Amino acid sequence: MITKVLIAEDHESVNISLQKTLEELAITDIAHAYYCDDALYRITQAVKAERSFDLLITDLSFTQDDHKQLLSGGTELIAAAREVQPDLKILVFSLESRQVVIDLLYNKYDIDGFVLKARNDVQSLKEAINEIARHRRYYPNHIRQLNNKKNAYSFSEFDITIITLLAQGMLQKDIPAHLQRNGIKPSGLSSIEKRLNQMKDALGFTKNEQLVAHCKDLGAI
Amino acid sequence: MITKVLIAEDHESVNISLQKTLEELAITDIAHAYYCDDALYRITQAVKAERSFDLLITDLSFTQDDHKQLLSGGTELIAAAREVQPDLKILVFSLESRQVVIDLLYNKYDIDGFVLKARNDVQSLKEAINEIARHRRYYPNHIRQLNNKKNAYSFSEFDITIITLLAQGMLQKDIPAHLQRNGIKPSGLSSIEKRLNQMKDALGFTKNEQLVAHCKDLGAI
DNA sequence: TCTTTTTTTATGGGAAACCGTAATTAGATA
DNA sequence: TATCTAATTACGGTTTCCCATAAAAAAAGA
Repeated sequence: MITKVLIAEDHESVNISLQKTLEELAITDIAHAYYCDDALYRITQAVKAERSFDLLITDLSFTQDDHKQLLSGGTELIAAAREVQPDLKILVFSLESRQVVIDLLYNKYDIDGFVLKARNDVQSLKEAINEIARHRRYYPNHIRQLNNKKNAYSFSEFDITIITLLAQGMLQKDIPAHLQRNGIKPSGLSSIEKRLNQMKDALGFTKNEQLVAHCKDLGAI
Repeated sequence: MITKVLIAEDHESVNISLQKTLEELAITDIAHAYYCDDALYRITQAVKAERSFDLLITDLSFTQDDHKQLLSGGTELIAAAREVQPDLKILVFSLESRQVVIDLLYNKYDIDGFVLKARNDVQSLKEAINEIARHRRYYPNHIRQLNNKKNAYSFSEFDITIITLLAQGMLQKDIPAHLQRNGIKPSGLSSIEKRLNQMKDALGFTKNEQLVAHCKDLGAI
């Protein structure tokens, strides 16, 4: 049963609809946060007071303004919230439509549901919340159809690390040292080369620049 | 005085808040459109019936789905609406934050107001509607401050061509031949290297991968 | 424990990219 | 046309990347 909900969403306009939607589901114990840091603070305080939230509904992207934030966005908020309260249900409500990004949320951050901001989003929200209340995950089918993955190569975290470093300007030959410093293995130069070759092979690419461009398109980096 | 308003917005969640906001301004004659074509149809019908709208509040980007549309988005809707009813007031409510795009709306399409979907958007909406009701334009100052371009390097067409080719996997050494085939000059390998170095220098980069990533972020390629 | 298999790392030769400099070409001017 | 200037191209040395192969280490199996 879901009775106490925290909404983390910077758009006032969306925030209002979320509140209304929850009320239509007879959920009245609602807190709002317009900043990620504030959201985390409320979660922490609620846990301390032993009045923790049942559900967090959060956006992914938050506009930056004068208020400097420790948490840069919804993804970081989710990770931090999971630390504080592992059993917190999390529903992401976002414009993000890229398959990889959404899958990462489910697989790495173990979210309970995702609703795309779109035409029927309010209806989807209600369905999602009802599913989550029954301790079931909500994964809308239409999201699967969004990205008909033709070149579906599934990047590992290691892959993304390498490509990110390249995209940041690190020389290939300097990557092994960096990986060792961060305790990532394998870290040998040959392993990096091998991985890069496998990725390029799978995608029919020949150059690292293509990998960077492709990952940017996917939103993987 | 604004009494009759059409909302063109595909997100149900936003639509609801807009309705609520209008009601708080004592505007109750509200119509909704979830598609651009439908919005234009309603405007046209209202004009014919001599019960035209006072104000159109519209988003810019509309998600495509099965319903094929003639109008591809808010900008086209605005242009078409102006044809049908030149005196219609138009308020754009969008996530678009690029200065050039917003200015184009004011200058070319002569919109009456623009409100960015953001933290205080509901408050801004009310201000905007009040201003427009007094036949004044609403141009929020903070939009001017949005794009403090720090790394504003202005890419030439030649720059973009080179980076695009790299991002497509062409070897640097093969680019001269390609440029010659397409009648682009300069085409010498040294000229390409020089250009790449200038770009990297200006942006503080060291590798081509960074250029590709940066241009992807900008949407330049 | 000892093999077998797999993964990771090391090495060296060749290709591409990088970088400074020199030669060439194109354009402008008198 | 001759001269000057600026832009483009060519060239050579060095670094980095690429790729095949071998060595070493780790994991799995008997």
